[in-house]
Amino acid sequence: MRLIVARCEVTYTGRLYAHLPESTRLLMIKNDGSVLVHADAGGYKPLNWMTPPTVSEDEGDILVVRKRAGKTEDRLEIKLLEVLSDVEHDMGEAAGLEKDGVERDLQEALAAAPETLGEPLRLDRREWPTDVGPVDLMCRDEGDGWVAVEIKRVGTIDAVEQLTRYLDFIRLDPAKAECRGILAAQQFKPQAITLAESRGIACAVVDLAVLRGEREPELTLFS
Amino acid sequence: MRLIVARCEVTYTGRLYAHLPESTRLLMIKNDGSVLVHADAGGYKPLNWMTPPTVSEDEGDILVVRKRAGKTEDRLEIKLLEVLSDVEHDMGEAAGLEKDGVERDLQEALAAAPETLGEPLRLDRREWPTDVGPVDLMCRDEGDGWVAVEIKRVGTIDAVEQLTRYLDFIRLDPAKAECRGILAAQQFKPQAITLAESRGIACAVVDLAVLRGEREPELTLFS
DNA sequence: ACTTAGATTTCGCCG
DNA sequence: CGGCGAAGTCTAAGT
Repeated sequence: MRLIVARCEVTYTGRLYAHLPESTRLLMIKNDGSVLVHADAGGYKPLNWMTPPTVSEDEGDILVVRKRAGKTEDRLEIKLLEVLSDVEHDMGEAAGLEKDGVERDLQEALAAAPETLGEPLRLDRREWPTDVGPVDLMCRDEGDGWVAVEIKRVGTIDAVEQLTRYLDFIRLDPAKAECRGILAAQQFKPQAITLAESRGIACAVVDLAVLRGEREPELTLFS
Repeated sequence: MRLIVARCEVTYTGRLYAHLPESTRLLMIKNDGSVLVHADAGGYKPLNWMTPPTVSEDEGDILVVRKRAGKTEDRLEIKLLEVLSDVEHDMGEAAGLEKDGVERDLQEALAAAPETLGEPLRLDRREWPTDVGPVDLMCRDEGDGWVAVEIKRVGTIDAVEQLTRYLDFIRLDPAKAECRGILAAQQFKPQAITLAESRGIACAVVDLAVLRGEREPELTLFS
């Protein structure tokens, strides 16, 4: 990885046009061809960047990074006015990132313990297919009634709309005309709860630690 | 900005749990409190990060970055196993980024010259409000008929759905029952054109340079 | 290669 | 502060 701290001026042309006036910034040139321009504020996001694959030309006072993007070309032009530092670091092999707690993890945990949704449910199938996409969990309740469960990290209006679309299709089958819907999420937007209730869809707050039995249940169930 | 290159191990707990095994990476600590962990590949996105406001504790071999996130706390823990470099750079004042060519710029240009959509349109209002959101441009055609224009950088199925929702509401008013729809975009997905045609919505390819009279019109208009 | 859906999405605007 | 929509969204997975 090459790290350059320099007073510079940056121009990007491609999907749009963007220009950075003269200022001191960090230029990060990664081994895979990525180029990032960072300021000393504004966290997370680079001011300008180019993702691989790229072709770079270093002409000393101007650094040009180019990339094929369909018929046109993306171009990042960095004019170096004063280089304050320019170092190279060998970082060796990259070690992978492990994540836990994304939507898929929630789905796995709920599939293993659907009863944590607040009633004695049994899992029928994960990713139960409909014409408008797969339902995350299809379950049966105590009376063998069908229950469709949609799982999100954050429960939004969109999630309610999605589950509604699924239910509309599921209920076309007379055997499932009484299918209920549960929206399970770690966090809910107030309006999503309101909309869900108005449609007879239950909202269940889930907690990954509780699901896995690592913590005491403190279940909140709306509607 | 403080730049540390180090063999390190990173753990994030907050909205999810994430762990980075031992490897050499770049730690970027910005003046505004942002902390980013970058590998030498994987462009654009940091492996781990924390956006301001944050509180940092540097205990020499362990760097802990914390952040209030509602009732819980986000925590980034960086265990430094071997520091290869640790430098500080003063970047002074940040100069702002200027962008051109985003959706808003397209809307402005089209509002100034709606006739470039392929027929003699006059602008009635920008951001014309409906119950389901604002229509980008509301225009009148030669015969004073209403024309709703939705503008996107990329014309997708979603954009057609959005304009359809608008039209459904607009046409509830008997005076606008014949309102037409035009989807304007710099680029179209084939399926979006098909769907739009099936709904009697016209698709117009627009070019910012042409709109501004900087280049010759080479208008493509799909039914 | 293209499409779809998730993301610690982030970010900005407006109410 | 919450909701909504755009983003050079990016990214990974499925087809």
